[in-house]
Amino acid sequence: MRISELSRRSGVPTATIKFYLREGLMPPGRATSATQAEYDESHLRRLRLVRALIGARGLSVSAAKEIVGSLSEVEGDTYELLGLVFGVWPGAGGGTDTGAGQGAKADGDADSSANAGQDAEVDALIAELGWDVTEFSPARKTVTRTLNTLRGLGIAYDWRALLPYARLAERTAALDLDQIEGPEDPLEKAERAVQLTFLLEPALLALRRLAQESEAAARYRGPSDRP
Amino acid sequence: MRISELSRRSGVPTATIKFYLREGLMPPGRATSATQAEYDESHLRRLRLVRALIGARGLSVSAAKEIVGSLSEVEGDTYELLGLVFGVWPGAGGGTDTGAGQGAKADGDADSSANAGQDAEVDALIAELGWDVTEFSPARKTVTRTLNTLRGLGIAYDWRALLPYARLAERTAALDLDQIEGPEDPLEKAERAVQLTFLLEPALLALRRLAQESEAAARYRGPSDRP
DNA sequence: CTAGTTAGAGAGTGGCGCTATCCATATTAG
DNA sequence: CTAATATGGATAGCGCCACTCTCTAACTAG
Repeated sequence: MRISELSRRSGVPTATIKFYLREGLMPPGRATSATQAEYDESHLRRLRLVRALIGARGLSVSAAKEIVGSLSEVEGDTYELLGLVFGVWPGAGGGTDTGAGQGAKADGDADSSANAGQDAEVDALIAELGWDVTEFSPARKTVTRTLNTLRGLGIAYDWRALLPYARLAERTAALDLDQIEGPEDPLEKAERAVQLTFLLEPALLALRRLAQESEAAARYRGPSDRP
Repeated sequence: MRISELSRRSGVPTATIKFYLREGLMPPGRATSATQAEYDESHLRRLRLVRALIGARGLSVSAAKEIVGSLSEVEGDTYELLGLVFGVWPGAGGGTDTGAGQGAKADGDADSSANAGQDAEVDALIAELGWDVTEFSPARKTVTRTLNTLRGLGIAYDWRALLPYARLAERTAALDLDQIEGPEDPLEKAERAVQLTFLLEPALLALRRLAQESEAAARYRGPSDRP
């Protein structure tokens, strides 16, 4: 199909598709001449995925590029492939503030790009859980940052408070992995993993919110509020 | 204290503090004259909270405003207060795409601002769980939208697939509520609820990612990959 | 008195996600 | 075969957002 049909079938303007092609969010079509290219169903699927990541999940274009990029680097077996997918962190490299307050003692540490053992708390948490993760996972830094942020707000919070959450995350992850058991093809598995990992996130947070509301009703609702 | 000290103690430029004041993210200081105002510790705490919501959590200024606004509307008891906090949804009103594809049958429904019974799937889910939530919770629409997005990608997905996730969300929410048991004052409870609800979100997603990685290693790692 | 600070308001800035325009070539309707 | 339309590629522009700068008039510390 040509670009106009791709546009019609996806609901995305051609100008935007061209933009995504330029940005590398989609592979170029098969060129049939200097000013003509042919697209197929895989382009349509990719386009819909990109739109879902950017629109529904709210990722930035560059984050979406990283994610779909991991899908294109497929070479190894299922484990490597999933490692690639799960290792992508949307906003990696964007540490905003560490909670700078009154104690302005900036220690100039040896800022290596890989984790060199700072994140000590996360290391302890992971060790306690017995998890098997690489030291390069960007998600480590996210946990560290959250802990620092909470403490910057004056809350006494250490990794132990996250332990029960982590146990539930473990079971959530098991559910996720169950759902990619279906396809045999590693590539399909990876695509399914991307969809479930990223697109389910808003729903999981929404479910937490609804559950909080329900739990608050159970704990704090006075008799006068009952219907 | 005056604005410069507020700036020094928080690390936020005065221009930005003025901007937040203009946008209503912080209450104005107590004016001592036409060009002078006095701020106190509560302003500092609010400022740090706003920064954490915008910086660490990545919320927009208007979303942050809604959230801290819920803290200011405090009048009722703990239940009402928590209902206010848990009822806020960061990006409410921003439904991006519903997964428009080939089947372009736009039914012009009576778009009422409150939920008028569409979200049937979420209703079923909530009923099955026995949750006690109002029909106005914006989180409902988020779940509906996620379901639609996944189906728009060609995945067969209905509310039943979310059931086990919801059960885990229930337990996560119980952990959240446990942690706001501390303070007696409803206002402090509410502030703690905001902190835990919103600032923990990135960490919870990061823990899921780490757990996925670990679970994938357990399930798919071949013998050759072992250290 | 003077130098510095402050509240308040408006304009300006840089980044981002598109969107519009242009041009040389291709395709296609008649 | 010609003319209208579509395409790929490139560049420039637009609208929004989160600040950031500038300015004025009033205050305050020394």
